[in-house]
Amino acid sequence: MKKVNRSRFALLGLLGLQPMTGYEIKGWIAESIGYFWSESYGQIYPQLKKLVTDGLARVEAVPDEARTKKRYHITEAGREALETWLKEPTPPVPLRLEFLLKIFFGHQTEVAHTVDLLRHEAEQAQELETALEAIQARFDQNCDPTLPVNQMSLITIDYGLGLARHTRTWAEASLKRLQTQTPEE
Amino acid sequence: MKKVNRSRFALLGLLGLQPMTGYEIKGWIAESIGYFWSESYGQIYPQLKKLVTDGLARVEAVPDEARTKKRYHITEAGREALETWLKEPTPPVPLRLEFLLKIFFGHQTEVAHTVDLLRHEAEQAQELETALEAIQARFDQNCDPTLPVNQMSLITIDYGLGLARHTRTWAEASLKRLQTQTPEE
DNA sequence: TACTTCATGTAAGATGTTACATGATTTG
DNA sequence: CAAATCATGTAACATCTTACATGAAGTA
Repeated sequence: MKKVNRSRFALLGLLGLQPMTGYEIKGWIAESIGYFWSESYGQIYPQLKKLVTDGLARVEAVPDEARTKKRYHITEAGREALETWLKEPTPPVPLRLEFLLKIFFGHQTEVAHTVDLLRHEAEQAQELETALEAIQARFDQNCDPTLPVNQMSLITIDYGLGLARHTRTWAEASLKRLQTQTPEE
Repeated sequence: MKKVNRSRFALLGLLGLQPMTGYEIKGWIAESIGYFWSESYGQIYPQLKKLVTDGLARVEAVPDEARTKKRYHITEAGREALETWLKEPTPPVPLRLEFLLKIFFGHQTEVAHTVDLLRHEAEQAQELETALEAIQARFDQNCDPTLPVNQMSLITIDYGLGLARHTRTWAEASLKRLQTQTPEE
């Protein structure tokens, strides 16, 4: 079972949407899929080079007053590699949810700490929820939901939104559960 | 912002429950928190050694017919380190959900592939759901839910179960959404 | 006899982040 | 004038998995 580089395909998929520079890729990720995917420059720039040497992308030099930007384009071979990856069933990714670990071990310290933890999780989830609701609303107003591009975006937003809501309601319910057992907050 | 080793605290937390050998730790994780945490031997054995040199655990040699097992115990310093970690708010872990990435890029290939992907996710979620329901039922029948240990276990199971249900219902709903747009399966 | 479980470990390599360097331009 | 944004990159480091080695004991 060989290891596949996931950054590689994230970049390839983005280049499949439109040609971009490394810097633009970073911004794009933050704005569109940041709630379920992240990349650092330490991955982006070396991987882009590698995509070029592997023939999956090509560079276009874009003169831009005193500097020259590098815009990357996906190649035909790149599209094929992307398709192959898209067709493969996704291997289950082992999760490592640190906050659950802390809760699981919570009885080894004062309840108050676990309570704080859960409150923190509820707040974070609430923030994400609000942010995703705004994004969803924008999609609903401005975009044709039958277009495949938008359809896929809406589906992934749906996932993120449901996850955030689940996390929030779970944290709130768990707080109550802990507090009925331990009256003083 | 220094990086903290998460394996380290996972091991420490387990040793806080009871003394264990490296091999037992691996099994314990698989049986109790495998649905949200994983460790490989490549992490476990070297980290256990490191815990000992750092004074957070100690080894007990357990003669066991022709072999000698190494059972690790948490130390007082270990308990303190664990407490400190449990008190710290958990830094947000950037997710990297590969299956969402594939769906997000889904419009760059035939819909059939995305449909397959969603079906696959729904199945996997269903399996996890069934497994966690069984575990939850066992807890409900045999354990005192007011004991902090069980309370925390039930809370984490709750999270996993909700996540699995969310993933399944989301995948099913998304399938329908895709299929109304594309009548032929 | 061959496979599985118990049991401990290491080496290689992949994956990934953080911190830094560099320098132009724009905005407050 | 300072800070933020644009833009590209690298080096060091941390983290983690996979594959392998070793060997005993039990089981099919």
